[in-house]
Amino acid sequence: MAQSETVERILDAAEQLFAEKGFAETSLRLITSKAGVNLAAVNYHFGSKKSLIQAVFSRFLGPFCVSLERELDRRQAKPDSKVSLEELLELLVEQALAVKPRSGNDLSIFMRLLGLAFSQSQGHLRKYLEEVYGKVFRRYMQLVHEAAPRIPPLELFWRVHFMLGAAAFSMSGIKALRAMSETDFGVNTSIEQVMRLMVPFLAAGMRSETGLADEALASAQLKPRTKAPAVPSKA
Amino acid sequence: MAQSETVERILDAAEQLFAEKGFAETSLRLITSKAGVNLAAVNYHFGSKKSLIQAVFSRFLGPFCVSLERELDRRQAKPDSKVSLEELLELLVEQALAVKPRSGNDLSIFMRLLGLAFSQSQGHLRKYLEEVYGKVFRRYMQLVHEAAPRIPPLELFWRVHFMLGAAAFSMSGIKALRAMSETDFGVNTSIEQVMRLMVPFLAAGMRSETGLADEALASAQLKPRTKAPAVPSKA
DNA sequence: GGGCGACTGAAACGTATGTTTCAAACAAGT
DNA sequence: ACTTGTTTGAAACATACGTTTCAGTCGCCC
Repeated sequence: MAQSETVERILDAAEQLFAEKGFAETSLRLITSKAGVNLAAVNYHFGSKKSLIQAVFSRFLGPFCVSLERELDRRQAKPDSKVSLEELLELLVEQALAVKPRSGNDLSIFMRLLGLAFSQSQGHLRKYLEEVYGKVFRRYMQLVHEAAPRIPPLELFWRVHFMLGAAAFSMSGIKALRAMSETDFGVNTSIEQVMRLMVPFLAAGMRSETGLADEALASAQLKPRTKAPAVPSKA
Repeated sequence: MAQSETVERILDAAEQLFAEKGFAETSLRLITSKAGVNLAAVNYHFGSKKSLIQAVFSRFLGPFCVSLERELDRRQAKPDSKVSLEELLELLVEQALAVKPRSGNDLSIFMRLLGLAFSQSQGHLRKYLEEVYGKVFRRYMQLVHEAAPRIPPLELFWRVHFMLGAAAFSMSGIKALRAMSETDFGVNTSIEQVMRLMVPFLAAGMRSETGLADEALASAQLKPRTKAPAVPSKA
């Protein structure tokens, strides 16, 4: 077996096109012609377009989560060493920047795809991501909680998503935004500069005083997960 | 002439479905069947799907910008009265909440559509919004600049988009997020509560110390707009 | 009440999409 | 060299979409 270079070429093309145009707006024919492979190859290797989409995500989210988890381990190894908020944010940025050594894919593709995962309907994708990567996310949230113990957990939950939103959105429209900043200011901002701009902004937001007046909400605590996983391993 | 209630019903259905599923994923047949009108009515009244999309945006962005501008006028009327950052943010929230008295459309639809406008490719929409509402946006940016004069304009530009991103993204996935927060914390957060949570977060981010080390970027100033508008009024 | 313009209904059209089919090409094992 | 299993190529298929067409209907004005 050729270990099929075709698979990689499809993934490369799909990743780039999805990030550029979204899922529904990217046809298999466009992908395969960009990849220089036959149309049928997608359904042969992946089974369906949905599976292709999931495969695209797995390819970069897998390594990302693995190395993120390793770094979290490393930082938690030394006992009673608190991790600061800035560290946690920088960690994300570093890992995102680190995963990337593949052809022509800068950080923006990474974030853009993440944003699409939430903003396009694609119910199957959200389920898939939750199943596979939900655990790491919850662990990260726990660390954020320890780094900012004064913030009620529920507010923290939303703030993390504000962060995610700022990042995903900015990277989503990064092309248009960079063009705007170019015509309005005459200078070009690199993607990594944008990321660095984001860190103090987000860190300050995370540290801000609570906006929760409602006592019931402010005191809500994270419930232990008792429910079975959404897709039980069919024993 | 019947002043066609059909138009309103199409707009209502389209608005809701677009917000729910995105533009490409929402077919005219779905819209017309939900609206209880004939398929052909869309092309009859709007000309095309693209025009429908723009009409949906105009219907709520128009009033929103008008009342926003009026409020800006009011606050600038008193001479040398600085407007604070929090005021500017609250202003947006208030206006967004105020525009809404129409059937069944809560704030989330408003923000979700805004987010989609940036994150879905739809080049025509971005152009349209820039042409029609770019002026208000620039004016608002100017006020933000005056409210936070210590932040370099370029950084301000990006921070405003971080804000927009946080807002659009959170409202984008608000349904899924509220469900998550419900299962994780056992309490439900209303959309307006989420908005209120956002204000201190964003205000703190806006005020944070600059992350710009690069002197060239830090000193970049807003260039006067000399270019003709993208679509000249064909006199 | 007849004529006219605005609007609707049902059907068709052309095109693009995801998927399937099947024969041909290829690689490797014996 | 022949066979076997894997991968590709070109074409077809079924479906869904946006759009167009056109006959029909409704309401209004002279």
